[in-house]
Amino acid sequence: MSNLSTTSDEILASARALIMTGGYNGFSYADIAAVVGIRKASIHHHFPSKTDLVRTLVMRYREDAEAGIAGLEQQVQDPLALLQTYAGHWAQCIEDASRPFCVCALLASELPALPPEVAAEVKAFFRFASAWLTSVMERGAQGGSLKLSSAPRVEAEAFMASVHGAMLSARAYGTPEVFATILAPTLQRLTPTAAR
Amino acid sequence: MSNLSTTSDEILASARALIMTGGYNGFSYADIAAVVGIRKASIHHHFPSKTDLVRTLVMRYREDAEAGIAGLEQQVQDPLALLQTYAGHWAQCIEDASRPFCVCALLASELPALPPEVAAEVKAFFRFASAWLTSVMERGAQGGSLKLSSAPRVEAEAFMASVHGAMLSARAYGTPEVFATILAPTLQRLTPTAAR
DNA sequence: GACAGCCTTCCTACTGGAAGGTAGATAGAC
DNA sequence: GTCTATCTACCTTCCAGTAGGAAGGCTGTC
Repeated sequence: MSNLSTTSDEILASARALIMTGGYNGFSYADIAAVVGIRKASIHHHFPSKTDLVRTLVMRYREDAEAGIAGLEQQVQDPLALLQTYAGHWAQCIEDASRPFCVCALLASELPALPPEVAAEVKAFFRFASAWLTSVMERGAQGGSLKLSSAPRVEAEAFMASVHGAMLSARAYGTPEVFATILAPTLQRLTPTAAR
Repeated sequence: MSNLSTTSDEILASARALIMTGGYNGFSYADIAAVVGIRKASIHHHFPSKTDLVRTLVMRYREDAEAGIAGLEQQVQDPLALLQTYAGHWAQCIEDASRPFCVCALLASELPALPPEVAAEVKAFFRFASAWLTSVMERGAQGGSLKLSSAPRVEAEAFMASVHGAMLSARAYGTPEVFATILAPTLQRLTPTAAR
């Protein structure tokens, strides 16, 4: 955790990029080797099997998300602002990078075909995201910062589903703006002052 | 369109089932051969390449959807009821079959890694679904059967995104009920008489 | 009615390449 | 001298796709 970019980090980074474009079965060790600039066999030194690689990738992805959200919680207190920042993060990812997609959302669609260890990590990510969003909804409902029309848990799941579905649509249409277009009314609906 | 189940129909059916579990790269001709009970080479007789197979599969999928919706429109007039039936269709699919997922939603997540011909068909499906949902929203807004808080087009996209995201969540959690749980408030929000 | 040709469907057998993974050697760092 | 990271070279398995032929059905024509 000292060096800026160790080889294994580079492997993980390029694997993530490749997964984001084509999913678990959409990339090979040869693809990574070509990007990183080492040989296939060298990747096996860092990650004995493809399952190992993707499992640690998703694990790391979740840990990063947890850390990022913990940091966000310290900067932003207002629940509505938290949701806006969350949506904004994805909107930015989708517009910035060339092939942006939540790794776990993409892997979730392939769940039944994934190695069990990887599938378990993906499920854990969903549980984490859902738990956090639920806590945000609860705080918003209590403090009056959010206007919920259902139970916090249900609102959280619906919000997450909107984000994932909007990602899919942005990819299908090839127009990143559609993500913000879909999320805007979703966020407005949760805003208390806005009249309906 | 006469015989109940020709071999090519069986090939398409098993390919669809396989795609629904693992996506485009998650199945092979050998997998289909094992299910249908013929040899790999015989599949190439019906569909020269994998691209041909999946392209016709998606094309057929869209045609079936178009026909199904045309039939639905004749039975049901009320826009809200149309949306409920649409959501109910997917809820039933998810609870009935073992591995249920909208083929096109799944393929959309792999879009950048798909053969261009297949990608074009998937995009066409999204455009069709979006256009139909938009028309439903427009009719609902005009007739007072739906209460929209945004433009019909935006509501349609948001609705579709919710459906796709809810599918993903149902798969991730392994609990089909979560689909209905997410869709219920979405539909209620569009219902005019229900107070908020 | 019988034979001839053709078309459809499926087969066996194969190809070249890519997949994930292994064995063993080399070179540098501590 | 051992440990780490990388290499070359190789293995096995699987992949999509091809070549060529066998079996059966349909449709002519005599």
